[in-house]
Amino acid sequence: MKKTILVFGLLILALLLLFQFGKYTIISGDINIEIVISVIAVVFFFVGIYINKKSLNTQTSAAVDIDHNKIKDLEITSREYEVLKYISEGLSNKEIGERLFLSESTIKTHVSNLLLKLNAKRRTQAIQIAKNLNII
Amino acid sequence: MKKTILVFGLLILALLLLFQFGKYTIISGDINIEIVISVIAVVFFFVGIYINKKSLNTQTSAAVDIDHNKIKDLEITSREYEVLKYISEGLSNKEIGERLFLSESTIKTHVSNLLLKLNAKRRTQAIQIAKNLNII
DNA sequence: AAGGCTATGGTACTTTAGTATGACCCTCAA
DNA sequence: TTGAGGGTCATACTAAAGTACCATAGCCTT
Repeated sequence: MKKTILVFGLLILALLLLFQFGKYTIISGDINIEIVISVIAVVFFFVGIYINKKSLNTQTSAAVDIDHNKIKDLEITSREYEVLKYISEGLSNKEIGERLFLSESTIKTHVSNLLLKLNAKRRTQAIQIAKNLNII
Repeated sequence: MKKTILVFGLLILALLLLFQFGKYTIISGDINIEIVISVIAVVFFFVGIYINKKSLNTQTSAAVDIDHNKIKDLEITSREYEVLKYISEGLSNKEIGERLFLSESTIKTHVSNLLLKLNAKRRTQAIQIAKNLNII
């Protein structure tokens, strides 16, 4: 945010300088008008590119955000969702249990429920389905 | 491609018109120089945004393209790669075998080799690693 | 307070996945 | 032609994954 304000401040400054420079050179007749206009055009062309790139970057980085409504629709509980995340990271049931301080049995129960809710036969298929639904 | 040429043609035309317009108005003294410069600045600002958006769009749509060099580096063969794709779609070894008209044993061999080459312990982990490497 | 839901786990079982090893065939380059 | 690499397949095994069923406990809600 602070950066944006700084950039805009500098921009306005540059614009004012250009005005003054434009007036001066034209009145004194040192440089012809085409060059001044060209410089301004090029500068603002790149300013446009820069501004646009910044706004698009922040947009694309958070582009595929999670569809929380879909998670609720599927009646996936928070515990199950945690397990789903770990599955998509390639962990085994035992490893997930260790990370959540739960027994492997409990993870198996959660996984079984997840597969039912996601209508998947295997955990690999669950990953694929979950990604298509934008819930992971 | 044709569109790009058209756009650039129109741009050059617009630029020339601006030059003429700029010279005329300044000589005749109808409009002051600030307004001319402002118009040019604004126009090229938006031209910059437009051009940038176009180039970024074509880039982001094909953004995550497959890193074929990485596949070669890892010495993943074409058959193994086919299997990898099916794994990421959530198929079982038996199902992959059916799709490729191979026995389950062969798929198991390919999967084992894949896990070694991708340095994964499980097929789910292989999916995760492969996605991070941009090879699927 | 009773019933429903979630979370937790255990046992017992079946099914997949994965490893190890060996074998055969084919192709292509040295 | 010989050897390396890729592809195919089998057997035998261990390890995960997944299913089914049951049980307990802690919640909210009615």
